[in-house]
Amino acid sequence: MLYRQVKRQLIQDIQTGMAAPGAALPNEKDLAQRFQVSVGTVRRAVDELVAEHVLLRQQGRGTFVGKLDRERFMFQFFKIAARDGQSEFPEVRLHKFVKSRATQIEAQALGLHGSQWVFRIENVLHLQGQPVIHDRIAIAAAMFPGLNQASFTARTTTIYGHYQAAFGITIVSADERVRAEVVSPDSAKLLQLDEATPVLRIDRVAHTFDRQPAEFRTSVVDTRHFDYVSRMREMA
Amino acid sequence: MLYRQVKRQLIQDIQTGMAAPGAALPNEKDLAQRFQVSVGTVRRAVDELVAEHVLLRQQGRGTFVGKLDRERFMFQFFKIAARDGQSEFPEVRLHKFVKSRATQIEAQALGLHGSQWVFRIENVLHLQGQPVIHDRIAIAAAMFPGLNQASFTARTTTIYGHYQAAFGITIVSADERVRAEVVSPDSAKLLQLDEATPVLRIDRVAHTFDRQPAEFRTSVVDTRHFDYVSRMREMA
DNA sequence: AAGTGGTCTAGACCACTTG
DNA sequence: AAGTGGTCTAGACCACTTT
Repeated sequence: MLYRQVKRQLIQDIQTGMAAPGAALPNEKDLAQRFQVSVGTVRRAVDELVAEHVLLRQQGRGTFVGKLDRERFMFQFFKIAARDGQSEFPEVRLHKFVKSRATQIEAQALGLHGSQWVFRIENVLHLQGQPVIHDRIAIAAAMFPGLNQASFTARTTTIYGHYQAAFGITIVSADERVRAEVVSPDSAKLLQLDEATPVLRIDRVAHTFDRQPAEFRTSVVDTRHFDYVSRMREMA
Repeated sequence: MLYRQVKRQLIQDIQTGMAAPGAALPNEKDLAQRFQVSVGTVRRAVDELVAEHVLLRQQGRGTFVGKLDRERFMFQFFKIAARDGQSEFPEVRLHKFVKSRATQIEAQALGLHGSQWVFRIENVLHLQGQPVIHDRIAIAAAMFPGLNQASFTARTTTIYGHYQAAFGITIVSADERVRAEVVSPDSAKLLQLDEATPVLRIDRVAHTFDRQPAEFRTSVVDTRHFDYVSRMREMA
């Protein structure tokens, strides 16, 4: 399991900022020498990180640390698509930004002990000019020190890209639970829906490396014109 | 891309029945000799098929053709779990079995030209003793020659296991589109729901090798006590 | 031309299962 | 003890990108 140790090391390089998002890694021969293993072993470690979209290889150019930009967010974490299959980057409008105590549900989802402080952020996402998704995000304040509404709003990338660029937290996976509900009054207002409309509700826990929970998000989706799409391939 | 050709060959062995579900493959050295490649190349081909759950490796024992039994169906294709996370194999009750002309939607989903014959099967799935899921399945009659209600009902495995054992069709992946709807009258009756209840509707196209569509299924789920769970990991 | 990743080979040695 | 898959090595050669 030598390659596992190499993988660990590479992850650590990313977490400590030694390898920044977008930057190139040393070439495989150099990495092999640094870790005192063969190139094949380095390749195996990198193979897995590429499969997880943490690293990105380009033949002839090099290997790069993956950035959580729009492209990657869209195909890895954004699963809402128009009925005809068209997928479009949503326009995000901030609706609320507060710091408060975690509810029991949030604390459990985020793996917090007791009632820690959390940032609670609400967004309305527009697709094709219409409000379609109402997001409620909760993240542990201790994990994102110094986050505030101004810097959050001023970000030039995705929310996950901001976690990564500003706090060194890379989201690599997420678990979701989906169900149908009658829309709540506040979501109905934001999504301009009638009271009794059925909506999709998605509870997502997003993780950084080692399955550590980093964000808890509940999304309410108006699925009159959009679907939640899921591809079942390998399911590792 | 030598290993791709090896992979193709192995898939063909499964499709032609030369390698039957549950049976052992020749060992890697023999396969390498048969294909005139190195063991490493065989391993790479097998690696991918193992990741796709088509093959199953057991150290010290051998490599086996994957069977679509309950265990595999549950963790790869059955995504409905109780609110508390418990996952349970559903009790399946046949509700309807007919042969008729494909609708336009079915024909498109199954990649049929014109209005071919399809088997249309409806099931009600029970969890914890309660009816929770109403499935409507459509499969091309030409792809499942000789299928009839008696043999379908008499199967001793999962539906996908039956496709595999009786017709040599292995389901390897599926695409799903999920949305919230008001329950239809017929589903409401089968699931014992009130008229205006919101339910989850899942449209699934299941594929065999090479992304060839083999089954189109619409599931209506009562999500008062159960969720649709999705894990976002690698997303190849 | 030089440097990068991509594929394939050949073989050593280890871990596990079976008889 | 024999046979299987699992890991690691060392190196050849190819495909692609950059200078």
